[in-house]
Amino acid sequence: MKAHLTSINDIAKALGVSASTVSRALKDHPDISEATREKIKAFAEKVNYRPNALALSLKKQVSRTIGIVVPEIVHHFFSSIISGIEDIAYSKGYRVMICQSNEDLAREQMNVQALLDHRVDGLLVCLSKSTNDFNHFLSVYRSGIPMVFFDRVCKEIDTDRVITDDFNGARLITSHLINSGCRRILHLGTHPQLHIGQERLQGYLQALNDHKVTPIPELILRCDTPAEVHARKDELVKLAKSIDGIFAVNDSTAVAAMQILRNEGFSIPRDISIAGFGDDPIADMIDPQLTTLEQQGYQMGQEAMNLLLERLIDKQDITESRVKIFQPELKIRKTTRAMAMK
Amino acid sequence: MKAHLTSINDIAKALGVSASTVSRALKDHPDISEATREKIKAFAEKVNYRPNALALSLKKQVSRTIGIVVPEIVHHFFSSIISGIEDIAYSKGYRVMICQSNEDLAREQMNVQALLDHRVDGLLVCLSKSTNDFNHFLSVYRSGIPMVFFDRVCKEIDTDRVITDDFNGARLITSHLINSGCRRILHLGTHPQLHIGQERLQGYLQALNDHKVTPIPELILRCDTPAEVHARKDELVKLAKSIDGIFAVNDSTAVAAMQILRNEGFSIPRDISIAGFGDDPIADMIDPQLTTLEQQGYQMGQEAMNLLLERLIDKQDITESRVKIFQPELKIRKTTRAMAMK
DNA sequence: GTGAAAGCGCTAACAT
DNA sequence: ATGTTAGCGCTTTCAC
Repeated sequence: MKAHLTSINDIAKALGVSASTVSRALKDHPDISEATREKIKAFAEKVNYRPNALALSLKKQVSRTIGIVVPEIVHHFFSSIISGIEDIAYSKGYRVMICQSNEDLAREQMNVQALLDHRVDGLLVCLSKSTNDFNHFLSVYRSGIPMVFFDRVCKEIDTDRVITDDFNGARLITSHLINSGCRRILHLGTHPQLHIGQERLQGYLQALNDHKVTPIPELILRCDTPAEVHARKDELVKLAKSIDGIFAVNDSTAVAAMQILRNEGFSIPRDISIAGFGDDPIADMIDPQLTTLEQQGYQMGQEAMNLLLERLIDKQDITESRVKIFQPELKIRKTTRAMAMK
Repeated sequence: MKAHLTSINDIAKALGVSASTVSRALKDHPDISEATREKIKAFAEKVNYRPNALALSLKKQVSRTIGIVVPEIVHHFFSSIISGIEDIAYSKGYRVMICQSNEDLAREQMNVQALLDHRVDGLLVCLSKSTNDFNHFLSVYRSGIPMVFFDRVCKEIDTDRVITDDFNGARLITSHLINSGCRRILHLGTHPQLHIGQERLQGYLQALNDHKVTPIPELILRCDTPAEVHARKDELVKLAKSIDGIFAVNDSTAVAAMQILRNEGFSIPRDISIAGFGDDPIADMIDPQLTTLEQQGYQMGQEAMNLLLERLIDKQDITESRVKIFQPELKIRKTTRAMAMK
């Protein structure tokens, strides 16, 4: 029993004028006489009139709504990005529709479709881990709807992107581990099709190379969530005896590994140094505090939205696609040893 | 240069039939001949036709979209609730629009308005901390749009609600503190206008009373974020000497307090026991692991969406408003001492 | 079995 | 200064 919300037609009938007069009066069109305008505005106010955004979008062919697709809202990094996006969006009169892919390709495809069905003006997306087919994005691209990827981007499509310098971050933090004395560093990495995973792995390898440390294939594992760490506990504990450092692809994985190792009697960082990626809030709440790389989630979100807005508002046909790279900042805390002199 | 997406009219023109025929064919209306139907469907498939959700909503006067207003997406409890909501919503063909109030009344009002403008079929809301005026919700209520409050509810309006038994949870965990030997328990509470804050405070007081422990007014502070804990560090440290337990209104506040106390040389739980509320993921990642109360966020979200759906779909005029109460479960971990015998 | 017409709420070009 | 008309994309009643 949803009550009928007052429409412009209702006002027109009630006041004995035409709908167009009401429409014009409400937006201060100069043609409308002072008297009529006041009368209409007063009435609209009284009945609490609000324009129907759906009708407006249909008419104008512009929804002033943008769609966001992220893997999972629960992660601090993603929710920070969303906040950054929203703050810019709101300030420009845009709304956002947020969808979670739950790291699942099928759901991601559904999300994109639903967003298109709702005629969003643009799309902001971060790929799911399992996305190995890009046709759903390709068709968005072909249809000419502006789209900006952030963090986990799609190299296969030439769009604007906002990313972290994953390679450099990984190289930086791995160097720090080496400089503080580590030589056998376990890397807990993510899915190989994920660009960021590749970059972080390459950065890790580059750092080893920089320091003439021989990489050890057995020390590169795919293991990127606390759940997986726990599932592979035995393997990890076995490896632990032969390693002196861990570089995990994200903080929660690093923390989970640390918990297990400490329970097994290893001292952090004395026996094993640990480093993460992302600077999740847990990183400085745990003891010892986690050495990691700070990612500017909020700012990345702002930047992504700004890139999209430039295509939406200025419409100046920007032909080249732009890439904004954020440098992650090394946060040396307590899970790694102080730098030894070189 | 957003490309024009194919409409039913486009298909009609291309195929030399009327729009109504296309519409009917696409939804398998029995009147349409096999041949025409196949022809239309094949063409629609080819041009990747998708119905315009905006036009549909306008026509049907139903958007199959529900609006969510939460304080901040970054908190695990809220994002879990959102996941619960979404999973149920999707399974029933509903979309969600998520808005953050950022604990700000003005933004909450704007959010509600924007959601109504978009003609959401229903609203799911958790109040901001600063909300002391309920007119925006009152007008939703009067307009007959179904609305369900969760967690931080609005007592002033008679709607469906999904809540945690905050009183009982607080009583339970405070009792646990007392049973394990605490007598001077500091309560770090939240804003007084927040119902959940009142309930948790009352539960705390009830437990003291149950155990004939005299409440001490100086040990009841309003301090509900890590930032505030740090801002009031000196006060906290000064109090620390005279207390033997802390019950914080949420886990992040409890953890922040623990960090400060440990840095000051207090041993947890030997000198001071600490308990939180909510069972945030950090609770079992920190060392010592935090004793707290588990809140069923995901299930609460599911329940809230189900209550809303009953009003949306079944439409059976449910007159009485329903209240679902979730019992929080005590998670005794390492920041409190083992129970002493009674 | 298919089409024409009206209407959801709104705007804008075109009357008057 | 105001009204009429058409149309955004879609559905549905009423014709034939």
